[in-house]
Amino acid sequence: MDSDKEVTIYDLARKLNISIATVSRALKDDPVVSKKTKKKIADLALEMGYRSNNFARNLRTQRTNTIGVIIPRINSYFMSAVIAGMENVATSEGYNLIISQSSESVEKETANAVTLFNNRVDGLLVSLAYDTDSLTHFEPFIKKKIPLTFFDRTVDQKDSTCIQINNLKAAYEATTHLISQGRRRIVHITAPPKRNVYVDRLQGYKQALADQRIAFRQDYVIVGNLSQEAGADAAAHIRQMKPFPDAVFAANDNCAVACMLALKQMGVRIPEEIAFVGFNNDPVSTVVEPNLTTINYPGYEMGQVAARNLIDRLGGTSGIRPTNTIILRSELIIRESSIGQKTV
Amino acid sequence: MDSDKEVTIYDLARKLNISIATVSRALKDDPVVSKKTKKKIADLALEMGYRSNNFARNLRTQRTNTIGVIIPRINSYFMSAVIAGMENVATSEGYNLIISQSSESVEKETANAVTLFNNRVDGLLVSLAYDTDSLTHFEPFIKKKIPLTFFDRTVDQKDSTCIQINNLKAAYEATTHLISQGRRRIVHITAPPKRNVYVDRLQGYKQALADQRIAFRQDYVIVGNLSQEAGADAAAHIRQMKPFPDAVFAANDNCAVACMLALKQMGVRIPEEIAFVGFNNDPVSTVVEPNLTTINYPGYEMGQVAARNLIDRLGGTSGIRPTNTIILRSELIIRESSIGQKTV
DNA sequence: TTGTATGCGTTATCAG
DNA sequence: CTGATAACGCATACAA
Repeated sequence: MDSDKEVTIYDLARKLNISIATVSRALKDDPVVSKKTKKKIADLALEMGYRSNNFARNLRTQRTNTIGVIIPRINSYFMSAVIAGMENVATSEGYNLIISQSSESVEKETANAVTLFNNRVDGLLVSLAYDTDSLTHFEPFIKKKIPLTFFDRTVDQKDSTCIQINNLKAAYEATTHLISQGRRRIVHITAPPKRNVYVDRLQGYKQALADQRIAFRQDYVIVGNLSQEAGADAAAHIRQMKPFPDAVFAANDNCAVACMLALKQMGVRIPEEIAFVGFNNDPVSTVVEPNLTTINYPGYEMGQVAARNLIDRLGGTSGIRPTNTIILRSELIIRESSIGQKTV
Repeated sequence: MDSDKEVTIYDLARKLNISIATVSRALKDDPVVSKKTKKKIADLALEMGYRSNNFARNLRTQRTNTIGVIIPRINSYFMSAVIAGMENVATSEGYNLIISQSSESVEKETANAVTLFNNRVDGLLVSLAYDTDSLTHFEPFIKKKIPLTFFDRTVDQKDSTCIQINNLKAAYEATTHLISQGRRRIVHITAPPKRNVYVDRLQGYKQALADQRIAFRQDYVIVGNLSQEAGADAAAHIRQMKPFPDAVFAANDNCAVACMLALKQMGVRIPEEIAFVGFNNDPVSTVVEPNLTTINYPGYEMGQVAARNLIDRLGGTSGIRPTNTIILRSELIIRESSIGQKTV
């Protein structure tokens, strides 16, 4: 017996003396086929080790059951949680995920888009690269009505859904919290305001200041790439500022932690001299001392919601109109890094 | 102009009054086609926005240019680095990755294997779930000669490659380092010895003790699931041990850090009273105070090597015989958590 | 409820 | 160097 040969519906049909059409329908659980023949076919399929050929089916149906994902980079705690969430629902719905990294470069993002387009993904989930400003590389998808969903780093775009948190509100809460602790000279560490997440956080920061009648100062905004190095650089910069700031609100935990460590190194006491709030609730926030106050950012859930929404749109089941935005809940988690009045 | 219709080789052929065979060959850059016609075809393809149909090609060639990946979970720093490395080489070689998580369960691992098998992946990259002991779910791949590569959590298996580090040596170095700092009562926190990584680390730990004529004590081996909770539990346990241990070698940084934090909470001084060495060089190891001595574990590189090796085998280019094992370099990184003699 | 026939877009085998 | 043609395995319109 040649177990190396794939068994096809032809084999099943021949063996049962029926047509391949019936076999095909039975395998799809088409209600038009009688229960009896269905059972016969299912049994034989199992026995002969039949597995359906996705290419043939895809070629026929023009669908792939595959979802493309483009993200800046996968190796951050947040992103890997997002991917885990997507994988979770995609797998359970019979979809596969093809994941590609833009490495924060528009060029790579464009190349990835082309690849995924050529792979005929049924839908696309995107978190934009840092400096992407044109969206022309997604136009082929839009033209072909391939559903496109942005998550986290989103952009307003007709015909596409956005999954995100309310960054403005989160930043507003973070800043207001610092003010409530008596802090007035609050520095904001962030990335250049090219992406919604940074624009909105800056906006929330500004609004909180304004609502408490604290003047916004442009020199209190430290712009970098939010890396650990950027955090250390920010620390060096902060050290020289006069008067010395009494709080920092960073747009990302990693950067906040690096900044904290560098300042501690210089002998600055946290939170006594300067309080800290980060963003993301990364695991490091509970390891650094003092533990970092931060915004809890539901990565896993965001991945699940993004995948679920896209799949619903693919099935045409979605009640949500394509152009909508889904806002996930986020919350301020207060830890020691920001508690208590200034003591210096 | 109906831009919604896909353009096929038929369209190109008709327009140029040549056969689809020639078009197909030209597109594949077959040397048998003349340079001139090749150029003509390439130009027209570009102009008409032709893109090749992978299903049709796959159906014909019985290949998918897709690699399946099964991992315990994606959302750890190490694993996401591995995936990033794989994505890097896979994309650059024209392969796609389908990633699935076993969530440390054999059942899900089996289900994932079935799915990937049905998706006709060209090859499979696997890091085994925690309690997998039978490999029957991979037999369909082996039977069909679909290359199978294990990485990190590997298993000896005829016809499949393993990519890993020398866990025994790394653990030996870690333990020897602790001993060189004057530590004698060294606790080892690990997972049940079902997977090579834990077996080998335990072995290295034992061997280092033996070589320094320190008696191995079974009650110094704390077994758990290496989670943060397990780390805290271990701390509670350690606290009660008499005499109090003077060092901990944990099989994973996350767990080590949680244990350190819990002990510090109890007022135990590190490294004065008890020294720590972890495993993985996770980012938290440079955030915890004191910074954690650890084994640098090349995740990104491991992903690259695994993908490269698999792709080479797919192309039949590999000089490496299928049954071989590739050992990546790892190294002990000494930080403050393990330096200095005991002072209590 | 079942069967027949066709096409999905390629690649590969021949024959020129 | 090029062309005609036959698969690849499945889904479906149409017929029975």
